[in-house]
Amino acid sequence: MNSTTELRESAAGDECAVRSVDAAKVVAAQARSLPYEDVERITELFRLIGEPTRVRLLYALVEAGEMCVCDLAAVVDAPETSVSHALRLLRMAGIVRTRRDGRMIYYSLTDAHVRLLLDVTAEHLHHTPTEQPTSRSK
Amino acid sequence: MNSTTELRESAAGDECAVRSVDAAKVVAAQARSLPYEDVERITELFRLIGEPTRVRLLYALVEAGEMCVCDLAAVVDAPETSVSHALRLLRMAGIVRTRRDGRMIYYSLTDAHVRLLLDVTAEHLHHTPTEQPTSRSK
DNA sequence: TTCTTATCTGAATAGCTATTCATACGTGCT
DNA sequence: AGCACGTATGAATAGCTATTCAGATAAGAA
Repeated sequence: MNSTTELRESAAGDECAVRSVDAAKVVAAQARSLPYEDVERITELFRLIGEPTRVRLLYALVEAGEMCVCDLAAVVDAPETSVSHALRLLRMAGIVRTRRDGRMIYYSLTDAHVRLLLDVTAEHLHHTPTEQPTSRSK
Repeated sequence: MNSTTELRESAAGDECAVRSVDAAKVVAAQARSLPYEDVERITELFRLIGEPTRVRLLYALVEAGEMCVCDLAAVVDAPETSVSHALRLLRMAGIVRTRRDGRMIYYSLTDAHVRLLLDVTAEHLHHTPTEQPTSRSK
């Protein structure tokens, strides 16, 4: 067996035989990797939550339950237009839902998962080392 | 009590007395709202996960454990430079950590929280209605 | 109907970010 | 030492996105 090349070739006859160090692991990970559609939806969800105004809005809904746009704007201290735009994105993703009552539209969380996500994250924050510099950097 | 205005004024002497419909709820939500720093960190975490390449990388690490950059690049099918950049962001946020072994640098998840986040999300995906159009739109 | 309120929508813009290319770094081999 | 390899880094660019403004829509009140 020739030294280097041996280690750097895919074991199985997969997609395009990319160079790899631990071929078995690569193949295994590829096999278990998420379908394109799932990656899209997961990414979308996290991307949507990953913005200050929207995080605040979601927290407000978690804490106080259903609220109308103007009250939400007051809570997060942002212009109502911005809040409306933000809520629209959350609504289109199915994260929040709306209920009309006269002139007002009340927003609330669609299910408990977002709350759970935020709770897990809060937990995560309490023991995170944050920033592990490269071996190289001083 | 004069009808409209009565309902639209803040009850307590809070920050800047913004107009509100349900003043009590607004005040309560404001009181329980997250400190600026927490909002920043939560936002950052979700924002970092909310990108396709990084989602794939994290899933690969969840599934196959520790891997070097070139193998990760093979798994997610992206140029190594892109992967390196992506991993740097994740590392700086404390989401992944590195271990050097010779010329290679092995990446792994820092703790189990990310895995939990992804699991909760996967659960969420399986019963999401997605898209609730405005009452107005057809 | 007209006015006002609550919210939405679309377009424009400024700021951010993922990607790429070129290059530098650090390690092992010879 | 010199070279090759794995990875990191910085700069430049193209694409995306949050925010703002101006206007539209929907509902109640007069």
